[in-house]
Amino acid sequence: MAAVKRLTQRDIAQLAGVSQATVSLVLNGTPLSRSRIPTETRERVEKVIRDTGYVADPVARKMVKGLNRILGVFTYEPAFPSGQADFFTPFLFGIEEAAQALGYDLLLLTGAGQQRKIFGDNVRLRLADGCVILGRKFDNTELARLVAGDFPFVAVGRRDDAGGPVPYVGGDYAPATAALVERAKSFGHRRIAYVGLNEGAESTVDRWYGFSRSVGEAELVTSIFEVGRPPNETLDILLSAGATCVFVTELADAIAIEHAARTRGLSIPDDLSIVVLGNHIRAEEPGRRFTSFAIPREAMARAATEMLVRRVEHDAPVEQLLLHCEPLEGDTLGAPSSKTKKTK
Amino acid sequence: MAAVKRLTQRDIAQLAGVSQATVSLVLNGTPLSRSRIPTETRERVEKVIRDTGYVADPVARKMVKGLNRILGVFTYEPAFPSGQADFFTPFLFGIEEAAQALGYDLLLLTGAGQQRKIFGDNVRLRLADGCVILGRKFDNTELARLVAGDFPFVAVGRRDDAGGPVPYVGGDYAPATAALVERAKSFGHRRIAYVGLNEGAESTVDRWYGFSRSVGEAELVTSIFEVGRPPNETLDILLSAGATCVFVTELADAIAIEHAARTRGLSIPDDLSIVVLGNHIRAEEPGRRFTSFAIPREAMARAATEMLVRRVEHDAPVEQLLLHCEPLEGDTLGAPSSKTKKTK
DNA sequence: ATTAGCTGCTAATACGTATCAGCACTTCTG
DNA sequence: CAGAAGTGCTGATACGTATTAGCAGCTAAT
Repeated sequence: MAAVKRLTQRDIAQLAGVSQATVSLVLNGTPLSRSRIPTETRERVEKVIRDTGYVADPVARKMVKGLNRILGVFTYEPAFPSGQADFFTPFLFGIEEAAQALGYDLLLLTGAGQQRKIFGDNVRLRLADGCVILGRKFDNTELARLVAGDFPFVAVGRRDDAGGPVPYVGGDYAPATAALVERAKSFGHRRIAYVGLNEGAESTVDRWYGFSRSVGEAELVTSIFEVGRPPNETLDILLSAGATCVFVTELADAIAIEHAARTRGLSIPDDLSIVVLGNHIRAEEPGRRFTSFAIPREAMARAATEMLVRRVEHDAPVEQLLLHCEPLEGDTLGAPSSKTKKTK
Repeated sequence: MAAVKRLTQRDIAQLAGVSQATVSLVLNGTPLSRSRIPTETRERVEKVIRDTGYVADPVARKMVKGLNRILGVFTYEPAFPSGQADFFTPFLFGIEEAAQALGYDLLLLTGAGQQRKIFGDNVRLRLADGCVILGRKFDNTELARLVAGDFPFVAVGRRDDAGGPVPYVGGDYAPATAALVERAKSFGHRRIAYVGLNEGAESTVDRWYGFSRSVGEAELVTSIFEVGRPPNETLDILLSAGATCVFVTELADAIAIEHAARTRGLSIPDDLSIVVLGNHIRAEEPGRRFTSFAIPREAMARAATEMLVRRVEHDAPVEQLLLHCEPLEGDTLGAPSSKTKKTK
């Protein structure tokens, strides 16, 4: 019951009749120094180790070696609590998979509840050799400090403006959005609308950039740069602008608009096409599958983890990587009906 | 770019014109020793700390204090890889929640792929202050070593036979099963069958124990102590034994049996009631909601985490806790039809 | 005027490991 | 037979922190 005093190398040394240094050399000497320990001695030490079940204390080890084969996973927002957990799990899956493959363990530092700071009082983050940062809301001050500091990290999701280049793996939303616009145009849409923010997080800006880049000025009939507006109101604006297709950044808005439209007897996509910019986790809703693009969350997380390990192990230079987002067919984008056309 | 030599207490001390010891005392002195540092000095040191963003190295800290406010989570089976991840996530949610509330971080040690040993070569587990063990397949040798050792741990799920009492939090399956049996009897069932293992894991034994305890000998018409047998075969046995109600341990078996029965034109629960022993994660299958009992996975995980912290912080004695499993109504248990009764 | 007690600090040490310099001894070389 | 080279090992030290013992200098009490 009473703590049985943990076994140390000194104990092993005593039992084997050698010095602590010898034990350490047996355990992890360089080929060079290893050659200077005769087989007999080595086997004697190894036997004692086997018999006692000794394992080196990773803490002491880390202290002297500096590395621990542990990666931190930092999230500002609560990662797990079951409510909206599904946002993080695909990322965690990916990180875990890559970490396992590379022989690393994971230290979870999730800000469940109390907004947590990386540079807080009790930051145990540094136990890890480096860390992956997840989350939508980034504290730019902290990011800048990380960039300036020597602690290896990689962000999942593109980040700018941190007083230096931020290593990241993100989704390539701009071309993915542009591709959807092209697809809408090829269906014959000439009156297109946008609902969503056009500034703020990088991912948001990218969507708007990809959109505005490929939509001709004449084709953009209206933009609503906000989210969460009452759907009926939004719909009124869209219809009075004569839009035949609307691009929406938030799934929730898309669902609301679709619902409002259906209530008015409009048919999707005949009377109005809806495109969502990015597949959202709970997209497996009943019935309707929105046309969108896939965000390769697991692949992003894997790539970020591998990048982090490169930085940890080889002090690799900052990399910035955007992964391709595959279009998702869905059933909310189609040709505008001639009726709608005439209505205009 | 070149590693900017991590900040240490010595650096802080130098900048503030005091000794390293003073810095340490400012950071975490006892009220006693704190009272001996004048406010002026303390503020000077604190200012330097704030300006530099210094944080104490948790590794060195752990080395001297022995505690780290980190809990390990060990799983034998792969925890994350998305395939069957859903088994572990509720547990992880619960552990994470409790750990956060108690001010602990989580070190994930998941055996993805290579069957991992707790006592391997590279055991980073000891970095944690204690650990929660998850997983169905336990290595009893290792469990015994854990019990014998001084490393605090708590198992999720009841465990026996480890050369000593194993601290655990499990589900109280026996009475939950018994309650379902009583319920079946109150519906009028007098010819009951059992499909599933009756030995092996503790959780399995508990189910069988709860079942056999409350089913009268005359009422148990047949038992099939195996899983995965062809459903038609199973159904033949059940029907020829005249069973009106069958208790199944594996959801997969229940689904298969239900499907086979429906194919033959039998109605569930009129012609045959099916009770599953424990809600399985993916139970939200289309259509059919099986009568069963709820396994409070998150609560189990929370309780296990809290128990672990008690052991870590106060060296609390071994506790063994079984949590109540609420019955789940479902729609596969009902009164046996008179037709079925007559048929016999 | 001595001592006892307080205040403000610091030196020294321990924690468990990795690693390097080097000691004592043997064997080989010229 | 002196020196070089090799062998088998150990002592000392560093890593960054917490903590204890204790040193000056000062004040208050006897």
